[in-house]
Amino acid sequence: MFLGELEKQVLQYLWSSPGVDVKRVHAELAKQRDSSLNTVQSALERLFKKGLLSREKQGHAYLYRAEVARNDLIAKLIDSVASDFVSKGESSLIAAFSSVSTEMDEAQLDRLEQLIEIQRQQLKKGDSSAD
Amino acid sequence: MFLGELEKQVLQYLWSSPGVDVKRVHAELAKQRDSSLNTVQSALERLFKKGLLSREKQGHAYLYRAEVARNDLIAKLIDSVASDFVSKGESSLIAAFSSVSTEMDEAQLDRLEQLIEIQRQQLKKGDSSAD
DNA sequence: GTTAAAACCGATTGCCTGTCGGTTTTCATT
DNA sequence: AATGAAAACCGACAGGCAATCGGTTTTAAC
Repeated sequence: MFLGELEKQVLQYLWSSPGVDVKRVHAELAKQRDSSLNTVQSALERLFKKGLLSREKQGHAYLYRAEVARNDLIAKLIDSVASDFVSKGESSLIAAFSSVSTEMDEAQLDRLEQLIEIQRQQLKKGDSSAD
Repeated sequence: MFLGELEKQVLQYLWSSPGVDVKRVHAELAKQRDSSLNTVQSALERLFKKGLLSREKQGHAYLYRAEVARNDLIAKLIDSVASDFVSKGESSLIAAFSSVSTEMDEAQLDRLEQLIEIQRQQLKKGDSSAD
């Protein structure tokens, strides 16, 4: 999977403002880039076709919203670039960590460990209560 | 940055066998794909131009080797694909972890925590010894 | 039904990978 | 130095995809 620059900006905006029409997106993006309304329209449509956006009609226009959460998309993207270099059975995230860890500071390591702890709790809960 | 299929295969092979010539690479890749020698040559050259390979002449031919470690490349790729979605100071990996954590089992969590520990040691070392 | 708004279609450009054939360069050997 | 083989290099082309936007069709509000 690969996303172009415009597509990324569109997604970024939709995460912050779900349920907006092309005009709004275009107006907002005007701060960052100089694309015609039609160009933005095309990007929206491409993303919609890719399944990354949903839309519903209201009056004349469609209201778009991101169908995928930011973190999920990041995870997907990481997987798509890392998986080719990761042998089966290995988690691409873990491989990725080996790669990126050197750029992480203590605060980030703390944060990650915290998340791991939360996940451990989840696992425990699942162990005892689930069927 | 984006790498094509052939380029990935070439890199993969060069990590396992550094310092080989086009002929060798071509012969090896013949197991996976059916490209002409020239095609492989082009891929090598493109990767070289991208700075991902180095080469030195020996006799007629160049011997190629990967200039970037696997993990470093993964890190780069992750960066290129996720950076736009991640604000400064945030780690794309941590964002991704939020999404993937639910699929990780205890062994993987252990492994990850272990890697975190290693990284903490690295940070400490850097703290005290660096200028 | 008219009309304005928005969606949709199609064409074009630019970039990149993969694909090779053919030419030039290089180098070892005589 | 001449020559011939080996390899590098050049140039061209196909295919895919994002970005671009003009122009036409559809839609819905009044």
